[in-house]
Amino acid sequence: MPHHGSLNGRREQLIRANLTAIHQYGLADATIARIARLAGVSTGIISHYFGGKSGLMEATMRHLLAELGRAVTERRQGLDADDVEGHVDAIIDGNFDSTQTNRAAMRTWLEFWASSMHQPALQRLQRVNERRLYSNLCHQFRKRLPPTQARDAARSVAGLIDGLWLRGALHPDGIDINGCRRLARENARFWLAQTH
Amino acid sequence: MPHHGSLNGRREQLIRANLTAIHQYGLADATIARIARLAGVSTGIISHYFGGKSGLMEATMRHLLAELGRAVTERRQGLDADDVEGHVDAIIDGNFDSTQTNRAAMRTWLEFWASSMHQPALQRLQRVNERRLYSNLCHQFRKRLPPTQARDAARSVAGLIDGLWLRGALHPDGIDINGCRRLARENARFWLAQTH
DNA sequence: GGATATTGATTGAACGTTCATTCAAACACA
DNA sequence: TGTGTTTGAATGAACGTTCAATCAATATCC
Repeated sequence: MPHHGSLNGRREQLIRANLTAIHQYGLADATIARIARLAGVSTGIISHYFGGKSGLMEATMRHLLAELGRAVTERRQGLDADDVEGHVDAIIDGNFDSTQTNRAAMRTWLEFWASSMHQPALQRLQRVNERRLYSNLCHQFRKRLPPTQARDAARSVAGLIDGLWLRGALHPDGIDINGCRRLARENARFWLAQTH
Repeated sequence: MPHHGSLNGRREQLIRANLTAIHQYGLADATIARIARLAGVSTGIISHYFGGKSGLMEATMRHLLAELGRAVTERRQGLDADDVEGHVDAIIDGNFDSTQTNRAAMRTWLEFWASSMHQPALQRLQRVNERRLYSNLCHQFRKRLPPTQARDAARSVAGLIDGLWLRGALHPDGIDINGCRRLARENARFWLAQTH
């Protein structure tokens, strides 16, 4: 039974402060001193709740991943199993959900991608996400296309989602969410219109 | 070694050592000491030639950009001005040139993208690159499509190039260069087949 | 029910490490 | 000898972690 700050409350507060710190200073300059100051607590508390800075980083990535999963799942609920266009659109829209396209989240994703190339813990998480997007799409396309084309379609739409997202993240004026969604949807429609 | 550390030779040697260091250790752990050791020189030499670590980083990004520009330009030489498919394919192929798809370059690009969000010098360089890819493509598509569709086509193909590249960079087994090129080309063909 | 013990959250200064930079000295060549 | 190159130890700043001390909220006991 926690006393004042409930355990999950503190953890979420620190994760949010971490996202803000990465957004404001970049991962390299997101020191625990700055993160703690943004959360209005002292430095020691981070090690207390996450066992160290890297624990907080992993928890932050898990947090973003969970929000992405939720954003997609919510949009797919209630859709008919035959409604391939509906499911594909839901997957596309979920990937451009506001939880994934705000500046702090985009900046953090970019930093985590780079870090994941040498941090096994982050690499595993990133890989789960990459495969989930691909196989979700592939599963839908297979309902309408032969396996080879379905694979190509899934690779293409997944790549387009990530690429449009990336270019939006790097663009100084920010990301054009509706434009991205429209182009990704158009690409999916192209593949689904293929006759086999 | 004697004087024969020609100024440009030394600089290129240090840039190459920097790429290797970022590949092996990641940007955060690519310290001056490690870079210098990989180049077989002492730490002070980096400040002597680049004025500091950030100077070396900027020079390294310029180096990658120059190689990308060369890879595209070479492939476009000798093509007819009417050959839209040829130019688009050259742009696509150049972006997946071996200078851009080796592990060290991919890792370094990722790190630089993340860093560029808070380093004005890197941000300018990154932006030049982003716009160049887009406007090169747009210029070609305009020869065949009305302006609105040409813009969409360019955004789509540019996004697909970057997205496929990104997913390849993050994939543990490495990037499938020919697969990426094929999918990007297919997407370009789709847009060019549109009737207006 | 009031006093006391227990628990777990929280603090922040101290510690040891690591890093980029600097610069006087050494060096190589013309 | 003079000039530009190279060295590497010294410097000081900054970082993450640790931990004894403090505090607030419950639990236990008489």
